[in-house]
Amino acid sequence: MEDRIDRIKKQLHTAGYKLTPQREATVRVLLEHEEDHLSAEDVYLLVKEKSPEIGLATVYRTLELLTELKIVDKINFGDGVSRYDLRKEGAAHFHHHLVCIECGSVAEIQEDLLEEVEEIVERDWKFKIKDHRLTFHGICYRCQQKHAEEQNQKE
Amino acid sequence: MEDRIDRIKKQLHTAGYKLTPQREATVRVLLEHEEDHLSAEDVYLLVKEKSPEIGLATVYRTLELLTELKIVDKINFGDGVSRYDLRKEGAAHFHHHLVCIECGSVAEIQEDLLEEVEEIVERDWKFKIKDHRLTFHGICYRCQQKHAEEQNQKE
DNA sequence: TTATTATATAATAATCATTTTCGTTCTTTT
DNA sequence: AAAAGAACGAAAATGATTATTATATAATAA
Repeated sequence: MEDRIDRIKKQLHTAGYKLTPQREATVRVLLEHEEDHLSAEDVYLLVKEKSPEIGLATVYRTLELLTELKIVDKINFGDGVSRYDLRKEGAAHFHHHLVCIECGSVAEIQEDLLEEVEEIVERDWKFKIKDHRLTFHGICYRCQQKHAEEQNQKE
Repeated sequence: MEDRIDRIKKQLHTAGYKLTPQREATVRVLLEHEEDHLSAEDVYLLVKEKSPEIGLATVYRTLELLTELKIVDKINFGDGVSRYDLRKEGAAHFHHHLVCIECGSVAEIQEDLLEEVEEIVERDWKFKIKDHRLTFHGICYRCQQKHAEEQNQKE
């Protein structure tokens, strides 16, 4: 945890920014919720628990800064709010998501899986790929199970 | 064009809705701009040219309805506005996009390209895929050429 | 150490896309 | 024709995000 923050501190310094207490508090919240997909408001409320004097605008500014530096990724699942994900260290590319259209759960896929597809796109469309966003919409395992149970009860 | 509208009319009827003049005008605009990625505001302004009495809320309502019926797809490129794409007839899946991070142009890829990836995801994550969103961020051919020219001039 | 400058902040107001409300109109049903 | 329902336009409301402004903090120069 601490060493992770140290490295982020260095990244900020390299880019000419400082790790202020507010920024550190924000990063800590993101680290403690790596599995979740927090909105700016979510982050704000969580940071506020530890540092009540922080302002919402500061959280927005910090998240924007971290996004610029590619420390976090900004995602949009179409529900009207942007969500922020800490990028896995060493990850060159953005990870993928599985969004369940029934329960709304969001799972992550760290594997790349797109190497071949990207080769084809770069070749056939002469497009130099820098990053990607891939989200699958469907039904998660848990919800599939629920359906199976319901079927069994009917029979 | 007309037969396309007829089929959309049928789709609406099947779902218990009517193709009102406002809805038809909106669909026509979408048909006439299939290549573009119009925002609700864009659609509104274009519909207004032909049907000046239409209201913005109606356009929003219509686009939402068409999205529900999977006649159009709602996309979000992260610029703060939702964009609406008429879904290609017979297309089971949402098409992909190439967004140029320099000039902002958006190209479409109709090919699926994800069959294999989806097989892997369904098998390994036990996730039943219903649809997908894939966007590549990078540099389009035109912008790459510009860079090459600049390089040549320096030499 | 003090003065100067730049940077970051909190609080608030402003903005912009989208949604809701509400009174009206147009259809369909009775 | 009356009643009920769907769809509409205009305007108000909402909610996420951004800009403003005055204040504080840190970095640097004197």
